[in-house]
Amino acid sequence: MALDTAALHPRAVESASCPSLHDGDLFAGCPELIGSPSTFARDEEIYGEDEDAEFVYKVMTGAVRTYKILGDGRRQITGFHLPGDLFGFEPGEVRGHTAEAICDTRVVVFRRRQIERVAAARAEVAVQLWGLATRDLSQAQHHMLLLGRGSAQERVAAFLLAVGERLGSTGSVALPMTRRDIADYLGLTLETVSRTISQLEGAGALVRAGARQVTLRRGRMRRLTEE
Amino acid sequence: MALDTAALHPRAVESASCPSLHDGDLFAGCPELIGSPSTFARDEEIYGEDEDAEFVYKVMTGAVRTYKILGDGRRQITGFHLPGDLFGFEPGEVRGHTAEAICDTRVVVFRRRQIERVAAARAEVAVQLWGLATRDLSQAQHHMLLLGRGSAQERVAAFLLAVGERLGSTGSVALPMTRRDIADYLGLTLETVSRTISQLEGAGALVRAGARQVTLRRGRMRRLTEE
DNA sequence: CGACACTTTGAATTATTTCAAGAGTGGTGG
DNA sequence: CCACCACTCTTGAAATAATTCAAAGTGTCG
Repeated sequence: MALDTAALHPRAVESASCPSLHDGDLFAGCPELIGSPSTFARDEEIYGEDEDAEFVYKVMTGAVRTYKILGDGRRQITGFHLPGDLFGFEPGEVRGHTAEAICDTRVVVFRRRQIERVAAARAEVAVQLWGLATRDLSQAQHHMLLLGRGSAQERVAAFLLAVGERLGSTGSVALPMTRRDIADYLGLTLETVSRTISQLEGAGALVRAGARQVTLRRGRMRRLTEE
Repeated sequence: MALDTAALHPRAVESASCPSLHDGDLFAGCPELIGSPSTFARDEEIYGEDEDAEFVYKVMTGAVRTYKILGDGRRQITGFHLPGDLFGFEPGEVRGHTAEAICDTRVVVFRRRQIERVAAARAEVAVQLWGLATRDLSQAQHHMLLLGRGSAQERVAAFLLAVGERLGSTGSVALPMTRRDIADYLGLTLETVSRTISQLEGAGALVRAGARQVTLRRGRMRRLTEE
């Protein structure tokens, strides 16, 4: 389900992120769907573009990036996948993305065919998968707004708020990804991300404690994106 | 299902756009799902952000834009919907977008609850809806690549090729949308879109016959996006 | 402790935007 | 049928946000 960067508020109230079931529990009621645990080291590839799309993954611990690459090396990260998220669904038989572990990561692996078989047999499972895809789509559309119309500051602020929402039980967030990863997710350069974080710190919207550890002042941060 | 801007080639061969069933036929085998025809005039609103998401629509003729708006008026069009496309699915009960007819448009309207009821009862319908959402998501991710990493020229070229694919049986394409619509879809300004189209014409990648009528030289156009 | 990878900051460059005029185009009514 | 009006589109010149190139700083791990 990836990151919901719903922090750049479209006009009015944003739809509060789904209160109940997190992707994860989806296969709980399916004893016929058993995933095998697997681990990937930092920067290890989980699957590559153009490979056969045989598996679907659920993140248990760690973090995953999925991205597309252009011929000259430009990279667009289309999603960060954090604990609880499912990733690896494709419309065809072939991977449209590459997936890599951002840090040491534990996942559970499901056979795509198996999921499809269960979905074809049990409507309520298919409906849930539909809902999952629809939510992912909705987030993707929100990210389009950010990429197409957000300033660097809005993009970075929205990103930090979204990660904070997912990873920061307290105010403090440990970012698993590098500046380059963030940049490639937000359609910026790593220098711009770095500069923007410095500005945000200057504006009192966050405090850095080492590059990967930030404490958010959510109120001020939001105010910066809203005007 | 909207536009597939798969023209900015990620590394290798792009997945040839789904050969068989176009969204449309989805409800053909569902006599219990009857849609009512309806028409909308140019620029008429079909639904608005924050409204109750009661209906789903299928475009018969014309074209529709769905978009999000920021407080200060910046607009991001997340999809153009052309004949055959279904639009209006939402993850929650509330609209996250506004939808408007781009030109005089005929649609068929379905009750969302009715679709959900059928999906809950018939797994094969739910699976198809899942597939539809997954394809839309995949396209959205491709559009992210364009928005995050494409130059103005790449964005416009990819857009024109995609529209041409959908609307141009011949080489000639009649664009239903304005330069501003295109700009808001591609994350550019209308001036940049106009200038870029002029450049593309200068490079021999297209010929204009009035602003809304272009003839594509697909080969040259593609070559421009690939380097 | 030193090496390496990542991050920050600075200065110059550039793609795109912004602001500002014109030039087409299409529709309506005299 | 033509003229005019409104709207869209094109083009130009100046401004700007972000990028690129470059160097120094920070932290981490053997």
